[in-house]
Amino acid sequence: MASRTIRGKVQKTMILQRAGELFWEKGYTHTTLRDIARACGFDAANIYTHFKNKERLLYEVLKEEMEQTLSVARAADDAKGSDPSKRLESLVRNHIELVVGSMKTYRLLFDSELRSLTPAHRKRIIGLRDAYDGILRGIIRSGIERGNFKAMNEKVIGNIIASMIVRTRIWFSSTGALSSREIADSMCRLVLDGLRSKSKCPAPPRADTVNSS
Amino acid sequence: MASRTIRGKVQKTMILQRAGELFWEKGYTHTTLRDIARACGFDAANIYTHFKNKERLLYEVLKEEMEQTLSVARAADDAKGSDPSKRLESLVRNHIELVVGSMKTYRLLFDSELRSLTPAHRKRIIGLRDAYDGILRGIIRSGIERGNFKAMNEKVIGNIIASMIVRTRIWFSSTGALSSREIADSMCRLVLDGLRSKSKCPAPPRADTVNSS
Amino acid sequence: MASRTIRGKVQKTMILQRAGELFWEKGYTHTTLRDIARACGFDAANIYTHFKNKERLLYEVLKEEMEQTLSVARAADDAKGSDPSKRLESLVRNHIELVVGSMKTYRLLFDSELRSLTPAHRKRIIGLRDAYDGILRGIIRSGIERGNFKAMNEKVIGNIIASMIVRTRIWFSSTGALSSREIADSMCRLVLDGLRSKSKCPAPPRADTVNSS
Amino acid sequence: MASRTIRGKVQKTMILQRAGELFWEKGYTHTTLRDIARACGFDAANIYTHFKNKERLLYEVLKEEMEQTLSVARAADDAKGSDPSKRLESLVRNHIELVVGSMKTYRLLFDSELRSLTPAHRKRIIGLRDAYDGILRGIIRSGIERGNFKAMNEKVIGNIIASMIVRTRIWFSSTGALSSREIADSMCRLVLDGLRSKSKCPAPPRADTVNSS
DNA sequence: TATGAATGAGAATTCATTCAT
DNA sequence: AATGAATGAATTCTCATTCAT
Repeated sequence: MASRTIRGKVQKTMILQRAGELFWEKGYTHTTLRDIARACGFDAANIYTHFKNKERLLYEVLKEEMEQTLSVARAADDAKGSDPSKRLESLVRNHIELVVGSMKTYRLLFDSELRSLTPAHRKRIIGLRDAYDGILRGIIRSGIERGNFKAMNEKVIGNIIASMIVRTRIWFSSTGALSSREIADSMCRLVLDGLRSKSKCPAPPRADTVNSS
Repeated sequence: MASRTIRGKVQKTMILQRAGELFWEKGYTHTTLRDIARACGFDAANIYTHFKNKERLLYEVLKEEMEQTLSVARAADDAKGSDPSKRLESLVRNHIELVVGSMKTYRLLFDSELRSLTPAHRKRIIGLRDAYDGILRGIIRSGIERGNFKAMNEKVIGNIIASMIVRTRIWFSSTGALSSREIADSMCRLVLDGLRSKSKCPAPPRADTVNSS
Repeated sequence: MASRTIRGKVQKTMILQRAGELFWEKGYTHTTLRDIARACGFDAANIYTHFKNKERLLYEVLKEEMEQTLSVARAADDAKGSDPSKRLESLVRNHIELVVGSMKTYRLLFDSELRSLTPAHRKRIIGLRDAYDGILRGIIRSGIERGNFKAMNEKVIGNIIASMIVRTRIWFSSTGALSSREIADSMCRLVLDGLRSKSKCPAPPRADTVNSS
Repeated sequence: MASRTIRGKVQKTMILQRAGELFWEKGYTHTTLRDIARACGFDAANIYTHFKNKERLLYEVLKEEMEQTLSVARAADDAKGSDPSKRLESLVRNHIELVVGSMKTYRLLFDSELRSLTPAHRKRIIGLRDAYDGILRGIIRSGIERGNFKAMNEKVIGNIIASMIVRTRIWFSSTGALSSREIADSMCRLVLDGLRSKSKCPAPPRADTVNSS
């Protein structure tokens, strides 16, 4: 677990990286420590020099993922004063880029393997997710308060938006020729137009009855 | 595999039902045949009287799920002549109801375990999903053609909408007090307003430039 | 086990026959009761109406086989007064015919599955084999005593001859175009010439030294 | 599969040896991996460190057996110029020695378990057997061509001789007091006298003493 | 008599993990 | 630090056999 030498740290990083790739590709359970070791070019037992066990690898992979996500969400949010629409768009674009930009995968590791973590680790990962959700909801709330967005339950809207983004992993590659930019464009248009308050959109004199069902 | 007696059919149904519940709850891989058998009150070996193997259980669970989904999507679509907005709303509401109405779970079985199927079975399940996608895209296209919806890539929009819906499973229970109706309301509002074409929404004289990037 | 009705006896015979075929083809262990039942067109459990268990099937198959073998050996031997060479030839021909004439197989059921029998059954089967061996050895001994055959260990010779015959099952079909008659011809020629005493064969003036080693 | 250390190689050899013994004794199917592991003094799972699966063990056992057999057959055949009778006798003696000299068993592993191999492995083993058959047939043919042996179908004769030899495993131990030498003596006498052409055997007026053993 | 359902006893195999070198 | 060997627990699946209808 030490990895005090330079070489040790390099090893540790490599293991984590390869483990991450394999987890996303094949799923946590279907990835064996031998798979990871083989991808690194050494013996499975060697992993235990750097990590206590397999679960720890999952934890670190998810933590890294969530921290990056949180980080780009914060960056989007940090232009505090600015227009909530701009902040929301920025968050969506950043997050989409993270999700489909670098990683090529078709697994929702987070959704499916959260339960494979120890309670303590799960709690910490959920804490990071909650922080992300908090930011997203904060932006929405702020948009509502300022009259930019319609009055809606910000938790629900936040979850819906997050779902759109993260699940891009599942269908992205299959769509083929699209760039992450194009997807983000569509998503932003849909979300921002969908959220925009009527007052900002003088719009139809006659109330639309679409939502009544 | 036989299950020709009444009792046999009851058993088969029970196994499938319990297997489904467990797969959605714990995931396919983490559910053992013993788990399923225990939930049914008999020995694991007995499952093989009714099903060839574990994969077959997954296949039947997913097939049932997809067929139901496809069925409600078709029902929504069948009011052919009617307003695309209405059809889309109907599809979203039906599907949401299916996803969170009866089932309480926190797994995206489809997303994560499609690869556990045999190629032949996977193909058939994907065929059902494609049929669903076709319906959804058809509605969107039709809305665009009629000028109700903005011109957007219908595949991307379709995937985004499907993501919103199916991933409700992940966050629904955690949100607690909300009804499936309330979620569907929010989702429909977001989507329909997001898709509505400007021409139909006389709207702001000054175009907002938020979406142009 | 009763099978008192006509239909019952027909069933029993059919099971035994099919079991025999499958045992010879696939081996005892690799043949399941379901295989046998399927070949008969009914349910596996039904076999227990006629036979106590699987081992009993093997026993009856081997008994039938050995009794037939013993029977043709006895027939060959019964021309008591006649020339030992003739009797031996007759035994070889009869046995070969039994082995490759009717049955098409490539297993030595006897050799490989004797141990799957209960001790009591094994003892009885071995008893039949011993009776066969006794006949074969008796013929050889008689030939030696009469000066027709060279003086050799009749047990060893008997085993060698039996091996030639029974193992024909293994290679017969692979040789293709040969008839059982042709094989029996070759075998008889080899054996009878090989056993014939020199005194009966005026033969070479100079002793061959081939056998000295 | 690795077995790169000295200890590993020792283990691998031990497993193969014990597996071979058990297969010959109890048959492949009736030998469990636990049996083998117990005979080696460790856990069944450990066998997988050295061998991919059970079938691989069978393959290696049969390969070793066939290679040894082929090797002694070649040795016998290599005295190319020499008398076919001498070569044949040498082959029989060498092979018998291999079959009953070292190994004490009562199974015809080859005959009964060839089908348990994968197609690829079966092919390779059969290739070795064919090579053996080729040598044996070559000797016979050569004897026929030189006029030493009667004109007979060399394939049939080859199969008959091989059957005599390999099936010695079945009855050898039961005969008790005989040595492998004595068995080989009898077999050679039978075969060589049986094959010898009449023209070459004008036959001795004085009894040859060659046959006395 | 027939047979679907049930079961218990394995069997092969996988895998995370530990140990000794 | 590295790694081959070892292990124990678990898992899917098979099969002879029994039971209830």
